[in-house]
Amino acid sequence: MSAVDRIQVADLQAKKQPRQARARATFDAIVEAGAQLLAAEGYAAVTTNRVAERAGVSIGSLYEYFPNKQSIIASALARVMREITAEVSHGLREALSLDGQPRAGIDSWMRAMTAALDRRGALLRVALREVPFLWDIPEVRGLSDTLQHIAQEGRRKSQRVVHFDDPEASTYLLMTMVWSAILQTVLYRPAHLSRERLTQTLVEMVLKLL
Amino acid sequence: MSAVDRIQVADLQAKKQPRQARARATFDAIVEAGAQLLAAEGYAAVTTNRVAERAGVSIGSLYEYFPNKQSIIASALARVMREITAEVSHGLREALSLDGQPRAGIDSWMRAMTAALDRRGALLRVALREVPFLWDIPEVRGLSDTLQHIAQEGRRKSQRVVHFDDPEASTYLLMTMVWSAILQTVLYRPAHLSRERLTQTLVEMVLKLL
DNA sequence: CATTAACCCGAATAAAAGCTCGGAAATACT
DNA sequence: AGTATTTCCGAGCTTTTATTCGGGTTAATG
Repeated sequence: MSAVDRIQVADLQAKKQPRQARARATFDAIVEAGAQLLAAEGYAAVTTNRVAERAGVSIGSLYEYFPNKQSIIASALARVMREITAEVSHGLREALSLDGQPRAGIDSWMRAMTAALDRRGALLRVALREVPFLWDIPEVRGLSDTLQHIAQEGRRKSQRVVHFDDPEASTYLLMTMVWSAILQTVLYRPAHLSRERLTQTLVEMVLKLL
Repeated sequence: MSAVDRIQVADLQAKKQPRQARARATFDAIVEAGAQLLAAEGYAAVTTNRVAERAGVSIGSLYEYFPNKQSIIASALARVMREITAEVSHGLREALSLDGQPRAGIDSWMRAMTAALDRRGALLRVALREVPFLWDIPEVRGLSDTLQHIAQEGRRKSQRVVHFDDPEASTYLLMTMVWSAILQTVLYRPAHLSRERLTQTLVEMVLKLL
């Protein structure tokens, strides 16, 4: 680990873009290997040599494209965050298309979020628990911001949403609570309660707050 | 870091109990130094030599009481969790004593939780984001379980709490959501919204769900 | 075909950090 | 006081791991 404490955002970016097709493959293989190792064995298990090995690439090639170990992990996580952002946004659009039926809309969106997170459970668990520079990755901050923007925009557009003293604060809290609850249940699997039950109940609760 | 991946719970416990008073002081100084370093500089900054140095103790003495680095951090975090558990439980008892007034009770308890977490914000931030074996620490699991027990017990005792299809699931979710929301706002400090506003709004939302 | 540029390789380097061990010093016990 | 036990010490061993670098290989270019 060492004195890798204060990390600059610049250090988290890839060093060089591949120009040829085979280089592109090398680059992708490295990112993919990093993601797999991280998800399967945790942050401490991600060493540059193991990443290179699993990617079927030499350690030298790895450093051709990435300035350091962190940038590999950051690239992998950035990719995942872009995917999740896309899926969640798409899920919202689909939910909004069910305009007349609030219950169906909420239900649809909750399930989209749950699915997006669940599909990447192992990786997210490690990322959230162990990666020290997680919140220095622009795409990670971006996802949080996106969620809040979506929520606040939804509030402004729809008159019927959230009638509390402070609309902005309550919208912030509602989004935070829903997102956290989903994350929590996806990552920590409560023993006695089925996920389906939890999803249904969550929908009920959200409806009651709107 | 090395191959410290699969950690046994036994490895997280102190090796030996101090018998003399000066030894007790040494032990405590080590735990305290670990906590301070962790909170101030993050997990990667906690090296055994630095802990010993900050504790004013030699590295040899450190290994007299702790079998490895993780056990120092685990001891520090276990202590904090016990403190938080105590404060939150105490806060609940105080809230319950305000029996007739649900709003005052909820408000009081929310504030107790917020205060308990806020006071240890820096340490908790690092613990939750960076400590790989956090959830292997019995006291950490204990806090989660305690919260759920408190919530479920409260539901059973009080008839007026949570009327949804599935009482157990909704109670689980409510507790999870509230705790997450407080943790989130304490750790991530949303820019535009004051903490006071958020607390008030959270109380309103909880009341609406009960 | 010649030349340049991009890409790939992996042994070796160097630094960091966890932990050991032999023995000295302080404290308790009788 | 004399002995046993507990505590403390810190230089150094060992292992791990990120990163470099000199040189070879493949692909683009003219």
